[in-house]
Amino acid sequence: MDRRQRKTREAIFGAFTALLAEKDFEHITVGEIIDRADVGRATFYSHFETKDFLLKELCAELFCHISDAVEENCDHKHIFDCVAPDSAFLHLFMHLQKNDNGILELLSSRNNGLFLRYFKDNLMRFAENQLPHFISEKNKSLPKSYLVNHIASTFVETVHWWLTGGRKESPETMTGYFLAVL
Amino acid sequence: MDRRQRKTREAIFGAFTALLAEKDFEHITVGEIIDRADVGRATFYSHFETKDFLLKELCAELFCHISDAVEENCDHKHIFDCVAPDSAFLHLFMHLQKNDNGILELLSSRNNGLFLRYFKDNLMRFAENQLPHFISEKNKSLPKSYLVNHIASTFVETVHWWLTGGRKESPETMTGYFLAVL
DNA sequence: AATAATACCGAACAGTATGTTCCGTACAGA
DNA sequence: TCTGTACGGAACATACTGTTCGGTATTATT
Repeated sequence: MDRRQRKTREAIFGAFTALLAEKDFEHITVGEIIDRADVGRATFYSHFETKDFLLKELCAELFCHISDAVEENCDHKHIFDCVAPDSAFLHLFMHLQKNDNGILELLSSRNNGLFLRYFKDNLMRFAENQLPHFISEKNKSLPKSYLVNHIASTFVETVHWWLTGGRKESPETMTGYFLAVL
Repeated sequence: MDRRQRKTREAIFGAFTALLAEKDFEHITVGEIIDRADVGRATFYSHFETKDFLLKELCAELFCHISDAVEENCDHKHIFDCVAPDSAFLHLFMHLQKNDNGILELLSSRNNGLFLRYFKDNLMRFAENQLPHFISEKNKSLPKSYLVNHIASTFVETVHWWLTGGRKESPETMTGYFLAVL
């Protein structure tokens, strides 16, 4: 990729991220983004079709980065395929704790609805692989898709509660909470 | 309240509701609303400060209406204060099933993110009253606010799953699912 | 080093949405 | 009947979007 392209792309992502920490996504204008990124208007639109696509790509990068990092921590195993749930989700919490890329600012900002939604979408396939670990006598007759949805959304809601509460608990504690209610 | 005010208010709500069933909230313009409601532009803005406030007031009316109806069904008892959880949540599902005010169209449209959020906010205080019914050996040491949040969001996610799946299950079945995972 | 390709800027552009203001009309409640 | 006020219609300034253009600087290619 052309170095110029990479630079402007990063400048736009940076400006956009900073703005997201300040105000609602809906109230951010392209004008503000290009001002802060110091980039021409036409340049912006040559990179991103609309503001929504910019958000989508940002989310994709962030969550993709999380997945990669979690898998690395786990000796290149496909963590969500084979590892026990406490370990898998603990690593997710730990990576969030590290707060790379300022992902926590985004998840806890006023825009958290948007991000948590993307977060959940990305978690669904993980939850699917984790499903066998959560089957019990009580829920084994329930539809699989309902259980998968429940696992993913419970994790997202747990993260959300953690963030809005100021992230006082350790990743270990949060993993404990999460597993206790499932 | 002046009959004229009431009429235009209802006309706007009606037009807005119909539009919400067709497209995203963000892509609905004030122009479209007042066209369909057959109302002057200035009139709209004398009723609602912005489009966001219109949404807020619509949600408030709908959820207020649900709460009232559920309480009536229950012989004017404060259902969420005193009734067993299966009964309380069953009544909620049944009222949703009846689909008054087209609330289901709103909850299942592309706008569901917004509405489910309001829905959850309204459920939080109910979940608080229901909390004692959900305390178990396993979760009794967890923070109360975490459990309340978990109950409310699990219910919302259950409704969401129900809606996106086409509402094929009966309210009794859904209540069963909901209680099984808690 | 010379060349071709292309990413960029900046400015301008039409199109559309917002929220406000005005005055004349029609309806409500007393 | 009378007074207040909600309404309609239209115009308005302002702001944001997404596109277009010609000129410049940087990149990759040879």
